Amino acid sequence: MQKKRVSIKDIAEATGVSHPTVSRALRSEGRMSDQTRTRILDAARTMGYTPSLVARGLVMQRTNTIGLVVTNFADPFHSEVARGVEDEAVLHQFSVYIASSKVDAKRELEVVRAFQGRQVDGIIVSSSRVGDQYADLLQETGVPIVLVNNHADGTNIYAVYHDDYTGAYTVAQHLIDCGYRRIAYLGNGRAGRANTERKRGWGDILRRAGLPAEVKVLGSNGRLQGGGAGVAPLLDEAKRLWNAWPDAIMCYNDTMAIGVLRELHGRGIQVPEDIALTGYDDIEISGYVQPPLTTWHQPRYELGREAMRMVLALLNSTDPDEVPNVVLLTGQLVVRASTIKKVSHS
Amino acid sequence: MQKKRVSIKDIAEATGVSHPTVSRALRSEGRMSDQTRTRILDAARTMGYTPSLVARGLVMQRTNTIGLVVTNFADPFHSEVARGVEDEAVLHQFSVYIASSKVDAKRELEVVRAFQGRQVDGIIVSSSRVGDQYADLLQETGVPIVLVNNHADGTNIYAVYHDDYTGAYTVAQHLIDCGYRRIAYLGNGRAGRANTERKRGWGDILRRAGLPAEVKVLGSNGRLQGGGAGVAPLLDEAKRLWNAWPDAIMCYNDTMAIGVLRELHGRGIQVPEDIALTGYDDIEISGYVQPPLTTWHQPRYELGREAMRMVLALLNSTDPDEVPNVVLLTGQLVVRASTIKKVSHS
DNA sequence: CTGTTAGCGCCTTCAC
DNA sequence: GTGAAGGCGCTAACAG
Repeated sequence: MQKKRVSIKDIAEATGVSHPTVSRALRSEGRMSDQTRTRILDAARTMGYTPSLVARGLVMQRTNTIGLVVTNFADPFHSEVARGVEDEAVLHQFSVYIASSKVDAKRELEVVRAFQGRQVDGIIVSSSRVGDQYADLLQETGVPIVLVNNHADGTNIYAVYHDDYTGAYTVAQHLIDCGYRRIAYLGNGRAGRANTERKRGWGDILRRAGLPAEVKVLGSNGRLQGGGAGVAPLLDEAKRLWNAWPDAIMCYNDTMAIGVLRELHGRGIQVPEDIALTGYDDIEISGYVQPPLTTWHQPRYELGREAMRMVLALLNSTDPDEVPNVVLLTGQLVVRASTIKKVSHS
Repeated sequence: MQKKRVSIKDIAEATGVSHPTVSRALRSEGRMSDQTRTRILDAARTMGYTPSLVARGLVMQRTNTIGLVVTNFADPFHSEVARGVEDEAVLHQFSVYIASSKVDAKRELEVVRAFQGRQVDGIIVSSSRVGDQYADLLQETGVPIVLVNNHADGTNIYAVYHDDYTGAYTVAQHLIDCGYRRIAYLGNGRAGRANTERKRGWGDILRRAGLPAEVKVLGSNGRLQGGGAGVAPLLDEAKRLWNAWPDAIMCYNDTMAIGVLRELHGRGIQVPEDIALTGYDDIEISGYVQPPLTTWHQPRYELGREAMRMVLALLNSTDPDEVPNVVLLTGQLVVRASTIKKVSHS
C-alpha cells in the first residue's frame, strides 16, 4: 500500500549533490549558486517531494503542531473557538490536533497527555474542567497550556477569559430596565466558574436594584435538553417563593434558552408577553428562533485566536514571564424580541 | 522553556540496561525477567517518561494519525461526523488532525497536502468539493483518502455516502401524502452532488404523482442566511408559474429551513397552515424551533465512524482491493409539526 | 533473555 | 558554496 516517499537523499542522488545541500536549497538557507538551487527545486517538484514534518519535528524538537481540547464538537461555542484557533494557526504553518474531553476531567487529562506524547508545541483547552492542575504539568513538560474560559478555579496559568460577570450583569440590567421585576436564573450545573460568575452578576445587579435574587435553578447540562428540563423546577420554585411565575428567565447560554423556549411554548406561555427570556453567547441560531433571543455576544472566535496567539508568544519568547498570562475579552449586549414586548397601539 | 524530555536512553542509563531493552519492556514485547521489567517500568514512571510518538512515527512510517477535513467547523453536520471519526479513532489510539477547507477547492487540496507532509496514515474529507481528483493523489502517495458525502462526481475512490436520493424521495412522498400539491424545492448552490441527488428525488416523486416539479431555486449557501434569502425568489417563481404560492417548501437542509422559517414568519406566513416546510439532516435544533421541523434523519455520526473504519481497514489490509470502497448508509424520516396541520375539531 | 548495530528523514555543526 | 559526520528518539535486525 505505502509507496516509498521521496526523501532529500533521493533528490541529492538525482541531482548529484549531497543531502544537506538539498536541505538548504529547499529551505532557501545559505547562499548557493542559483543554478544548483533551481536544479534541486525542479527535481524536487518533478519527483513529487513532500518534506517529512515528522523527521523535521524529531530533529528540531518543534513540530509546529498544537493540540486543541474541546468538551464537545457539537457545541457552537467551541466550534467558533476552534475556528479562531485554526485561522491563527494556519497563518503560522501550525497544524491542529483536536480531541474532545466529553466534559470529563479524567478524559481531559488523558487527552492532554496524548498530545504531549505527540510532542505538540502547545495545548489549548476550551472550557477546561481541570484548570489549575495544569500549572504542574506546565512545570514538568514546559509545553505551554493555554485555557479558554477555564471553568475551574485558580489563576496561576495561561488563560484567555471572557468577562462573564460583566456580561451577566449587563443582561440582568437590561431586563430590569425593561421593567421586569421577578427575574429568575437558570444555570448550568456542569459549567463551574462560568456559571458561578454569571450567577453572581445576575445576583449583584438584582440586589442592587432592590429586587429578589432568590429563584435560581441549576440545569443538568448546558444543552437544549438541560434547558427544557429546567423549566419545571424553576416555575415551581418561583411559585413557592413568590406565589407567582417569574416575569423573566435569564439562561446560562443560548442553547439552554432555546430549550426553555420550546418548553414554554408547549405550556402555552408566551415569550416575552408572559415571560421574557435571555440567552448568552450569541450563537448564530439565536437570531433565528421565534422570538429571536436577547443575548450577550461572547467573542468566541476572538477567544480562540487570542489563545493561539498566546501559545505562539510563549513559544517565541525566551522569557515566558514577559508574556502576559491572562487576556480578558469582553462582549456586547444584543437586544432582540425575546425581552421586548410589542408596543400596543391602543 | 522546553524542558529536556526523558528518553529511553535516560531510563536505560538509570537502570543499567540498554535502550532496546527499555523499549521492549515498555512495549511488553519479548520475554524478559520480571524483575528487570518492573525495574524499568518503575523508573519510567518515576522519571516521568512519555514516549515520543514522533520518533516512533519516523521509524515505523506509521504515525497513528489521520487528517480530517471539514468545510466548516460550525456546521452541525460536520461536528457530528467529526464526533464519529474521533470516537472510532481513539479506540485505535489514533490522533486526529483537523482543518477546514472553507468550501474552497483550492484550500481543500492545500490542507490535504499539509496532512501528507505530516505523514498522516489516512485522510477523511467531509463534503469534499474536489472528489475524484483524489484518485490520483491516492495513487501517488498511497495514503488512503476516504470521502464522506462527496459533493463532486466520480466514484473511483473510497467513500462513505448517505443515500440522498431516497431521503429526498421519501420526504417528498410524505408531503404528497399529507395532501400538499404545490411543492417547491430550495436547494443549496454550493452543495454539488448532494443537492443534485436531493433535487432529483424530489422531482422524480412529484412527476410520478402527476405533480409539477417546476419551482426550484438554488440558495447561495447552505446556511441560515442562504435559506432566508432564498424565500423571495422562490415565492416569486411560484407566483410566476402557478400564480399561487407553494403550499410546501422542501429545503436542502435543516439550517436553511430554519432560515426560511424566520423569513416566512417575518412575512406573516404561517407554517404549516399557509406553507408546510421540511428540512434535511435532523440536526438537534430542528426539533426545538417553532414549529419543529419535519426532516430526514441523516446518520451523521455513523458516517464519521464508518469513514474511520474504512481508513483502518485500508491500513490493515494487505490487499486494498478486498476492502469495500463504498459504504452507503440510509436515514429515516422524522415527522414533526412543520408538515402536519393541526386537526380542526369543528 | 539482553546488548550491538543500524537506520527512519531531516537539520546542524564543522571542515573543505 | 558544498560535503561529511553526528544525532534527534525510537524500533528492528541480528548477535551473543
